[in-house]
Amino acid sequence: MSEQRQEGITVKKMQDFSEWYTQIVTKGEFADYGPVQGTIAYRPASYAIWEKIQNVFDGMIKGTGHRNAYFPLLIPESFLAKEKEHVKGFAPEVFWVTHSGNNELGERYAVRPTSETIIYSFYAKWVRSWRDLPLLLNQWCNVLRAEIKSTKPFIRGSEFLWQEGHTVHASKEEADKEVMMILDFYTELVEKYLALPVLSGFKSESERFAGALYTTTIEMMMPDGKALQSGTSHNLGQNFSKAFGIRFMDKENKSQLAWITSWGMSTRLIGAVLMVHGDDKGAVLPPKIAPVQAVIIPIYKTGEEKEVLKKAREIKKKIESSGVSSELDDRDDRTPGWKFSEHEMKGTPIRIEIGPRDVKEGKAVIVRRDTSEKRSVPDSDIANTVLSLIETMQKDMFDRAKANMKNSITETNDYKKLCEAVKKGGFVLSDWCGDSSCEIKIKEETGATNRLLPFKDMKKHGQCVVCGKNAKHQAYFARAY
RNA sequence: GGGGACGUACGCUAACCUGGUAGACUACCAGCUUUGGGAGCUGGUCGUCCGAGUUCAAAUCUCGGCGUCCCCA
Repeated sequence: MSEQRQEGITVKKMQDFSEWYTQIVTKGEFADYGPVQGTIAYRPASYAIWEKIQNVFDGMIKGTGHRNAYFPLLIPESFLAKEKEHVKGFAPEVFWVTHSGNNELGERYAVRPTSETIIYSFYAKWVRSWRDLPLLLNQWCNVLRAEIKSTKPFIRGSEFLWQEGHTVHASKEEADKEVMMILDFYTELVEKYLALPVLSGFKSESERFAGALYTTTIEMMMPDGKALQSGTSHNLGQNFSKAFGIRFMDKENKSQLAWITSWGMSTRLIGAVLMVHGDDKGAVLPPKIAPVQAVIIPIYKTGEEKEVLKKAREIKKKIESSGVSSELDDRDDRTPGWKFSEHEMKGTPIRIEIGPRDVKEGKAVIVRRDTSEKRSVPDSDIANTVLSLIETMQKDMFDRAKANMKNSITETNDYKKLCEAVKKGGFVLSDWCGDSSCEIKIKEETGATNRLLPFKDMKKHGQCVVCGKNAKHQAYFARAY
């Protein structure tokens, strides 16, 4: 281990959230700023979380017949331009490759901001018959989007890591099912593993994916009152099939345009975990996705190290055999207090302290990161205690986050109250007529956008919060990242 | 889209106004010592974003460039 020494977190989460987040990210060694604006190094502490997320999600999609693949990074400009809405939506944030070596290219290449166009150019070749369907592929990759304003590590950057699934189906109904199934996977991943509660629903017309028939989304609430879009699943209809010529012969020997879905979630989720669960001492990682669930810190004076380390190794073996990932922090150039602080910044869920006292008494001190609750446990109970703490912490973290999200929601059909609530931060749940002019007015006057139209719509609507006409939907408004 | 702050060692910062030996803390390296909440002592290594101008002399003044961060919409 060769971590640099760092100072602790010097600001309080609720006093200067932005500075707090920067310190959490850099001092917890999750990321470091790159030389180009909006780029970061994903350091091992954050990349390991990403690998956990990948494992969980891969399990879900592979279990339902999807396979992973990889497509080219560079997209010819002419490909990107084939679907009109799509290119209009993405063109402003594309990085262009204009040279190969010293020679200017005849046609410039886009560095993928998303891969619909390049992938569907292949699909046009691969899909011929109804027997080729459904085609269910996913790729894990990086994408680049030119972000000039307000970048934040993990939350918004010029380059990020994500997965993008692209599936082809014979009918709209099948595509609809796929879209909803994936959104359910996202919800399960985020709520069960990351302990982050979400709202789910449809995007309004103005917020949906460029080129999609409709977009579904999961959204969450950050502690500074801003919403965070955390995963989207789109039914692209036949728009891209038309543009790229993805057709198949059906069972009646008729040529049909295919139905396509795409869906993605990104390393943004790491940012959400840090923001929502972190506290004044540093990050707090949900046990289910923490790369190291328990850290063992030996405490000894010169001459005592042998028996203390022996016991520490035994305990490490014991809890690992019950399925807990652990680390023995046996560096002898750091004091115990220093190690406590460091692991608190990094968010390790459970700390086990073992000193001469514990050796003598046949016990160990176990501390949970989220509440700082400390208990002295007999050796025979250590493994069980750690296991049950993992479950309890995971549940408690979700429950706390869920309560916070619920508290952040203001329900009103009064425009003035909507404005006040937006200013304060959080979601505002209102009835909405469905006209984009009312969305625009809210955005211009408050900065809030329409985050989603909830699946669990009440169906009995009152008057639109803006224009007073009969409402067609419920909608959650909020300022967003 | 609008506004603000800034660029000196890994990091944070002083010297800048009033041009003249780049200094502190932290980190890093070596040794001694210490260890139940970021310990101490001694010694050591590393720095003025880029370009032009003014000047005997530029971290400092002028101009240009590049880049970063924050806030608001």
